[in-house]
Amino acid sequence: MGRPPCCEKTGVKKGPWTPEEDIILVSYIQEHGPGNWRNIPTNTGLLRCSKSCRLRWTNYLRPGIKRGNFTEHEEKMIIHLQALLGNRWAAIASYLPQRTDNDIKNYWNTHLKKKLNNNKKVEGHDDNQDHQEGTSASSSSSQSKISKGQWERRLQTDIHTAKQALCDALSLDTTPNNNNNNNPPPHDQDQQPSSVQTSTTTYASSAENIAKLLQNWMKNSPKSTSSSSSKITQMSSLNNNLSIGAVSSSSPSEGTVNVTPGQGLDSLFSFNSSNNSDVSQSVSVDEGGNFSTLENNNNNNAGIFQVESKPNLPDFKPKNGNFQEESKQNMETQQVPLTMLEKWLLDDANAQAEQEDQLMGIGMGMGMGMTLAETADLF
DNA sequence: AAACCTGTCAACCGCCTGGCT
DNA sequence: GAGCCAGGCGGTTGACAGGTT
Repeated sequence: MGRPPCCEKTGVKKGPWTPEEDIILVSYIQEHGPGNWRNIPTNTGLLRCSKSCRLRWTNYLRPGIKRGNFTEHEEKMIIHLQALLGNRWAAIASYLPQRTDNDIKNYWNTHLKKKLNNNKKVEGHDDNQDHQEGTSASSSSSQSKISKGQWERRLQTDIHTAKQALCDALSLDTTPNNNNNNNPPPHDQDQQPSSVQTSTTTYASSAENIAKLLQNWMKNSPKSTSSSSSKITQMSSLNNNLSIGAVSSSSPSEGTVNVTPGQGLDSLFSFNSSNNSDVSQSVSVDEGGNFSTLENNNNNNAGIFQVESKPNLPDFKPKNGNFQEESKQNMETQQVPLTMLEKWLLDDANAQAEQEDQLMGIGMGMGMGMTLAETADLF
């Protein structure tokens, strides 16, 4: 009974990915671009399910992924988008540049849910919490008990409440808490130099992830290398294709590290060996594919690189160009809706009357069969 | 020091959707 | 239109790390 597995159970490896596997996957995707996941295990020799490959890529290896602590802004965005969209993590992720749906989901489940529950306890019972907490399913089940008119009105109220809260959240970012500046759009935050970002936010590009993994792998390599010399040979050949980048420390005393693409892994390791210093470095990837540190501060986050990655990493551009196109598309889909959302919110603050009309339109749209999510997509 | 508890997050599972034949 | 398939999504699990007793 049930659906057959997406791939043969036998001979499929499960569990955490090794750096070797990561490299093989990245190299293959660099060559062929993402997609055709089903072919990847057979073409690369990876003993992984195609889904596993896709997940590993989208959640971890894909360039431009931001990892580490969520900013206050992101947190509020998640809370309010969750109120708007329910547990549609992929949709929510589309509004949060460089965050994966899995990351957001995990963050919600581990941090925000708890936080909201605590707030709920403090504030006592709050009707709005039904919307904050409820998934679209739960709210729809309660909605099914009320008349359509009530449902629409309640939906409008929900949207209005969420909008208001989201507007508040966004405006928070423009308060002195944010150090700067001229009401930067939230998505611009990721484009700010690290010097204006909160020091607690740690960024990591996929290259950095891989580099870190490679470093760990090297530490443990005596075991793994001896057991898999063929893999090493394979990796060595991959080495020439894998353009994660190599490092030439142009001015170590200033903490500046420039990374030149395509020089192989050895240099990459030396790059990471600089982690041993007490200097925490922010690394950016410029449009020419060069890495460079953005900032050198004296906190003691030894071994942690704060990386600002920019979306179009030429290093990872596949020969067929799909990847760059995808990155571009990602940025478009990530930024444009966000900008529109903000614009909508800001307009909202200035034009309450128009907003009512808009909401009525939304409500009517809903009444005409649009889902809440579809309506949200209009934003 | 050891056992236990708790939090985090990468990865898996199974269902759903949309495209193709 | 039906069936198949690949990819996408959300819920859940389990390994691991760190904290507490």
